[in-house]
Amino acid sequence: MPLCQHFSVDCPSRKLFEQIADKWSMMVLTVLEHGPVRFNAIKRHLEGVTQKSLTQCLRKLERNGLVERQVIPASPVAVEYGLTPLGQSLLPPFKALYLWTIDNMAQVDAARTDFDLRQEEARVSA
Amino acid sequence: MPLCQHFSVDCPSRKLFEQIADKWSMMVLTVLEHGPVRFNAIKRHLEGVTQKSLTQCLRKLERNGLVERQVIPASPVAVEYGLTPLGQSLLPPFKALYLWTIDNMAQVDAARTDFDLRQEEARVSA
DNA sequence: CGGCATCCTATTAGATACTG
DNA sequence: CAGTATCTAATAGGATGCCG
Repeated sequence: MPLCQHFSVDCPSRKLFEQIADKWSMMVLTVLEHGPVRFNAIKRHLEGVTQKSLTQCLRKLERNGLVERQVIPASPVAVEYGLTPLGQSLLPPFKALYLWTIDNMAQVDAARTDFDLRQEEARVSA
Repeated sequence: MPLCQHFSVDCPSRKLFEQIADKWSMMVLTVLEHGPVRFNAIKRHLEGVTQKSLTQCLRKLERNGLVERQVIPASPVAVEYGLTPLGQSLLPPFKALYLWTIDNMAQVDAARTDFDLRQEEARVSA
């Protein structure tokens, strides 16, 4: 199947891409792979995320039906986030992407170094 | 292979995710699938992108070695962007993700409507 | 045509304090 | 513990004009 060649603002796959392709969503879904995890536990997995950003991210994932929020009435209250079947179904494509990053990390790093070097050369000669 | 379970800021796959998982990169790479495309042609494919954002995006892709920039000396000058072999290698995982969006669009939409409805109910009863 | 520089605004993210 | 609310800082994005 060919990919979409014109990404209008109404292109449905574009809209969906925008929902899942942000800074934290992929990582959150990955953390939940093996079962429900509590809020602060997720937070500990994602170095650098603020509680606010994580809350927003989880709300969005919940709204899109990828993640399920379950409140466990206790004192203090516990909240667990788990993948829905829909969220589970997103893991295989994510893993494909993950494997790509592993396989090609070195090449990307090399390209980066090379690019920065050429930039520096251009800057000096100017 | 299990996915990374702790995404430190130094996690290499995290760093790579951040480079490719932004608003325009996926779409740009997709547009270049069948061969080099000129700047304004890419722009026409991506409704809503400004020239500034597109330039930034292309620079990043170039720096990461996914895209190649070729200046064709003419008057006025022409610039073509094409996929490198590395960029090509990213298309299959992207397609997997694309197929997922096609397959699950309806479910996501339904989940969204449902979520918004429940939110509205909660708001009213409060 | 394909940019870059500038300015300005809008959106996002971070820090902090507070609550059930 | 798992948030919400508020304020501020940083960053991204848009508009415009100029240049090779």
